[in-house]
Amino acid sequence: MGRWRPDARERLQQAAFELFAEQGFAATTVPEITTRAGLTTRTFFRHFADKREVFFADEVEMPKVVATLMAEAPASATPMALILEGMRPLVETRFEGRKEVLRQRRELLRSDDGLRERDLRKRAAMADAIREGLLARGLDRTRAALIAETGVTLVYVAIAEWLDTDDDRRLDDIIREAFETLRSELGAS
Amino acid sequence: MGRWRPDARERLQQAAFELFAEQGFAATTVPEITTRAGLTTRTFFRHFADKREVFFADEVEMPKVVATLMAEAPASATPMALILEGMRPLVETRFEGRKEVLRQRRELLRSDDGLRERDLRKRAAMADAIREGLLARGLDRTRAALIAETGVTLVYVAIAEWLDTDDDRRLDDIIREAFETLRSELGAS
DNA sequence: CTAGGTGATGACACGACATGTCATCGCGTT
DNA sequence: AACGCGATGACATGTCGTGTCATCACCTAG
Repeated sequence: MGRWRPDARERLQQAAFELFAEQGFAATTVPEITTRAGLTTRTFFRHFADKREVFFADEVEMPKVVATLMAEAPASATPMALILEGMRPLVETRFEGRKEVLRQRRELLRSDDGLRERDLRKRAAMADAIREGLLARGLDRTRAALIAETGVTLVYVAIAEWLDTDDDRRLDDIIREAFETLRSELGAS
Repeated sequence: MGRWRPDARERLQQAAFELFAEQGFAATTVPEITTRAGLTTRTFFRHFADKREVFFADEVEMPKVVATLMAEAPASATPMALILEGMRPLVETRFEGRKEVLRQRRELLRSDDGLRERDLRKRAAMADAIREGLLARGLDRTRAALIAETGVTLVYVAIAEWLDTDDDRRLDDIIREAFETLRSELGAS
């Protein structure tokens, strides 16, 4: 058994998700994960800051991706349009067509307070990345924060709606519907 | 030394904040807190679910307060107005005039990832309470979620702005300014 | 071809967090 | 005075997360 088998991180992630699915997040211990992956506990914590992080391993680069897309995008009509445009590729590649997988993921998320909490942090990280992007475009602090948070809210609320319903509306359309709903609700003039 | 001295929870909270101020959140252990309060470690966890919770002990009932205020309020012009109206007493009693204390609190919050994460959960709990209130008023799921989240965002962004600046604008006014900013920002499309 | 150098992993120890369980005590009720 | 209830103490335990040093594979220089 070769020490040094490659892809330690991926093996850990794989083993973790198998165990989470089999017995839940809380009931799965880190030693269980590392045993299945053929590694040691210490190595797990070299690849993931804590047990929760492995759950979000696939999504770590999402904030950077959005930030890059926003930075490269041409000047949009409005900051909010810029955000929604920057989100579109992510929505397309990571959400659309994966509804069932994402529903399973949400079930796991709902089963554990710690995971829910970490999910909020990931959401905040996304908002931060967007806020930085808006600051770089010259928006003032408060405006940038406001729009970034609102943009992320739109996407998350839309995702919830999308996962809750069984029709085949596209997530992208639901996001835009949410935008229109909020607009009219605020009485934007 | 009487077992049974009253106010165990308050003593724990007091001791905890003293120690957090003296040596930071992470460097403070639960046994340290309980020793100073004249109690045992086990008792700490009977009063607070975990070490982070004691930090937010003063704010646990805030979501319920807002929910009650919203439930008792007469029908407002708009749901968002209802939220901001429901927030006003809280803003008045827990924020206005306490800027320095709240700045200190924010410093502690910034010093620890775990605390920041828990703060996000408290924020989410507030949004949930508001969302329930809106649902009870007959709004549909998505609309209620959208407006509740946006309302909480307005308040939090405004608080940040308020704490960042040294002028003597009232927080309530900053919240309304933020509302107008968002309104115009979404409307301009 | 061999001697380092580098980087990832193993092995071990350890402190803190969090929880289960049962005993103990203060206090009010009857 | 006996009893019950609720809060606390005392003890044990499991998991998490980190510090530290040794070990091994691979690469590169000479």
